[in-house]
Amino acid sequence: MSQAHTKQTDPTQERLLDEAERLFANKGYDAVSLREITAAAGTHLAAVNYHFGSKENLYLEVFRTRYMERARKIQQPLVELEKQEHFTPEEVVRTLAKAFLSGPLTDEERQRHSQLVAREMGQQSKAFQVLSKEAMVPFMELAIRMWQRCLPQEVEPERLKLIVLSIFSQVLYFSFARPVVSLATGRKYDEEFVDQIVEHITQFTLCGLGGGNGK
Amino acid sequence: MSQAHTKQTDPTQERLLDEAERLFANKGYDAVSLREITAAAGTHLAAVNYHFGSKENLYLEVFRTRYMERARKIQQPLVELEKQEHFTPEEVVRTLAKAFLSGPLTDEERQRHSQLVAREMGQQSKAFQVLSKEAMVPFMELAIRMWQRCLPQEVEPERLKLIVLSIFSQVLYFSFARPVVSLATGRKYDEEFVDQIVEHITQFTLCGLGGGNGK
DNA sequence: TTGACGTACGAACATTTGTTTGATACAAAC
DNA sequence: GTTTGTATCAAACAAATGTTCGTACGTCAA
Repeated sequence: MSQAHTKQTDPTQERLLDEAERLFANKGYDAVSLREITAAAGTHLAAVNYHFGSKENLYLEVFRTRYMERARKIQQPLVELEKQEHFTPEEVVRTLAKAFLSGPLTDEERQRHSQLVAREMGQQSKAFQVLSKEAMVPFMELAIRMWQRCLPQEVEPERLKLIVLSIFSQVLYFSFARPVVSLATGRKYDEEFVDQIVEHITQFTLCGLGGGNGK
Repeated sequence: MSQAHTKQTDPTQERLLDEAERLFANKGYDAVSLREITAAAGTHLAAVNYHFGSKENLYLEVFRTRYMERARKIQQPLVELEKQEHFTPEEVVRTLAKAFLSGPLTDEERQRHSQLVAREMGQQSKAFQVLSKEAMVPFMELAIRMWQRCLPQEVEPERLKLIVLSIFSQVLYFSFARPVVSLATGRKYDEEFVDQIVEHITQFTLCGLGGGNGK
């Protein structure tokens, strides 16, 4: 019979979560078989149902642990910035963009992260609730809170929300749709190009924040 | 033996393409079975392999016909605008955003379209080539061409490409990530909200286009 | 009528899927 | 030493998958 989640770190569980996340992110939930995952994790098929009960539970656990752990890492730079006395809108945007595109994670982790999000947005399984309620919504609220503190003039929350969504859309797109971006620009995703993207998003957003009708 | 694509419109083929597209868009390639598709199309299992040869070929044919047909419809308003003597940057952006978000398609068609794109961007099957080479790249080139014609000052193509990608990211996101957007804003996707989104993207982009560092 | 051909359909195919079972090894507790 | 509980593993399970085969129905030409 399957055991409830031991808060301890079982090495087999860890390996299963690692490989499961990697494969789920790369190929999607339905395209990955438990045999593929367990083979990659160097264990046997029944281990999944022993440790997690089912394939779906393994998928959910990937979000509850691996995904959320990284989501917190991504938020961290912005949380730090909020503790400071003063900060500019430019700092907020750049910190946010950097956190996603060149932040504390490795490049592979970043790709996994955005792939998991993007897949879940189109799929809407139970993991979507974890993702939205525990990661996206709090992050959005944090960003909005910070802008309301540092923006020179008052901005209605309606518009602020749309702006935050526009930023998220860019960050997610430039990180998820790499093939399209590379194809369109002819650029590889090296450090220089990523810095350029961060700078582009920052400038692009700052202007959108500042002005009303800039025709 | 399977027959090559008859250019004629076979009613069974048509129904299969319709239902296949709907289900592929909603659930993803791997999550849909041929039995599900054929049942929805009111025919038998073997029909797919008879008319299209394989499941993968059916999927590709969805992109080659249904998808591309709509992609052309979406591009149409912008193509029309290009024929005119004069147009403003604002018109270009608004036309582009409108084409995707409230354009000539029905709401259901729009959702299918963006879902297919988003799935393919993360999946990268053979359909991605059709999608990028025949739909996205030409569309991007059209947009860039138009901006270079109507922008007051010269803008380097590098930056222009990034700007176009930023627009695409927003358009795709607001159309694909509806659950997130609704959850974040508390708004339903009614006509009023969509108009608001179009207006938001237009203004957001125009400012990003116009200014350098607008701190 | 006969033959040929394109289409439709049911049944079966071999794989692959997630899940379950039963047995084994190992460690700690009594 | 015995017991108890946990982790590991191979084997088998039923269900679902994409694909193939054989056949029947129709239409048009000879």
